[in-house]
Amino acid sequence: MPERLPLYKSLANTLEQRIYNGDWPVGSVLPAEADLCRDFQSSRHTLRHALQILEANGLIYRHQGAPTKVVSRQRLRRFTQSFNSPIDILSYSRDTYRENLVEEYIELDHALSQIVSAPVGSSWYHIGGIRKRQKMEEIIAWTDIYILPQFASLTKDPEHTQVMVYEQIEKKYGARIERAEVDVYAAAASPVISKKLNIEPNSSCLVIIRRYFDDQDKLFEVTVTHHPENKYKYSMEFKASSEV
Amino acid sequence: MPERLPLYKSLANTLEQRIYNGDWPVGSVLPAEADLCRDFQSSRHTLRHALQILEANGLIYRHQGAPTKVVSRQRLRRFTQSFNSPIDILSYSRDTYRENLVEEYIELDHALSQIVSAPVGSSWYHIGGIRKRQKMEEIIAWTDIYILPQFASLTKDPEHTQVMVYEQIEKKYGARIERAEVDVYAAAASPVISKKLNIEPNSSCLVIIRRYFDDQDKLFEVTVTHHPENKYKYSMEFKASSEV
DNA sequence: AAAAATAACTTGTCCGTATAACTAATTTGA
DNA sequence: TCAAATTAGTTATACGGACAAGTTATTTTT
Repeated sequence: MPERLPLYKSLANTLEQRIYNGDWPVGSVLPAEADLCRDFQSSRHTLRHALQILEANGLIYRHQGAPTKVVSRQRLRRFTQSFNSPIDILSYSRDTYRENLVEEYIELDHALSQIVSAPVGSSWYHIGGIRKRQKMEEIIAWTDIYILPQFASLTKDPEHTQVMVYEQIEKKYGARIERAEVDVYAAAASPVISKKLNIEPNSSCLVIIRRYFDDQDKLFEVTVTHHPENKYKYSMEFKASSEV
Repeated sequence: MPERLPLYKSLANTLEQRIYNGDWPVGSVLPAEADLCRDFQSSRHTLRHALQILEANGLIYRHQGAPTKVVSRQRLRRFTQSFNSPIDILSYSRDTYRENLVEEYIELDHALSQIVSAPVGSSWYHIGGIRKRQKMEEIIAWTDIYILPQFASLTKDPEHTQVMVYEQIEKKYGARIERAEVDVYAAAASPVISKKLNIEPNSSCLVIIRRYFDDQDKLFEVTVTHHPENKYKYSMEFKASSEV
């Protein structure tokens, strides 16, 4: 197919190529839009459409009043993974549920402080429980949830175990998750964990730690899950992001 | 600050609100641009700028010739993780290097077929080796790399072990990674693996499988890494993506 | 010499118009 | 009745102009 390219795309390609060639090195500025229009015999409108594409691809930086700067020689290929909600970060299927076994106020000792990533001695409300597959007795994980003490009351909600804790905090207290950290590693099951998961001591576990931060970047929930080997697999998919 | 909003942004907000209110339910189509221009007393140009924002936020779908469809009632809060290259997906620090110990043509048996996610009997070139931290003798991982047989020659390149395999394939053969799958799970070290990693048999391993697909969605490289426990932690950070 | 005001320049917003390209429904023809 | 051609409707592309708003260099003032 011939497939004639629209002028604005053609312009964008040309500009990208010339930036790549070094006609306008990184750090320098592009000619004014008026000049480019003259050079390329296009309307300002069309040219700006092309510039918008370059900007979206991270090649240039535009700011009202100042000349357009070249900030990158080539388009970065970004691999992105998107989730609509943090539940997908752990991607439990919906047919699982949680069963609380422990609820207590605690102060972090040294070991827990490392895991939770909060100061030794700070106060948290701890919920411990197992996650099972619906209708089966198969244990998928032991879960430790640490939340700020002021959120402790949400465990009184009868539907509490059906819904992810972060969702309840969002709904009841309005704390929005702005950022999340996820650590994944393998570890041998401690005696305590192996008993709870009903597995051999020292057998392998997949440990996943999630830390949730609000819009003030304040840590307000940490969950630690221990998965017995072969019971759980953490899968992700990444795509090279499409151009604009 | 008063901060008068530009008309196109104001329009975008209004349209978003009305979609949220259900004035135009999901699945229905928006009035034609000409009609909206009349209703909102704006130029077509400005209106289209607003529609472009809605489209970028995933609220509407636009296609030449057809009316604009409403595809979502509200802007999704997306949690995104971005990488500039697949190397970051595994986030090895740059001070590590690979040491090849095995190179061979193989045909997948049943077990490998499951791992590689390719048909039993299909031909691959297998590179096995260990990854160490530079200057130290600490073993970080055992790596099995499976590539299509036609890429086998790249191991002859002297710099081969310094550069990630996918980069070499990209450079020499032009196959671009368009998509990647990542599986993470814990498993006990098999006798073979434990010997290679110099660890106790049946101790815990973090297993990470990466599958790379090109733009025709054809699988062309699979890497399987076994990390001894406590030697490696897979960390990620997710942010609620900012609006456009 | 330093600060303030001005001017020149650049990008952002907004309007108008015209034509092309595409879609979907309608009409026409076999 | 079905398929092809036509037509109406819609979005995409592209031109033009005008003014606003922000930045930067220059000039003026103190």
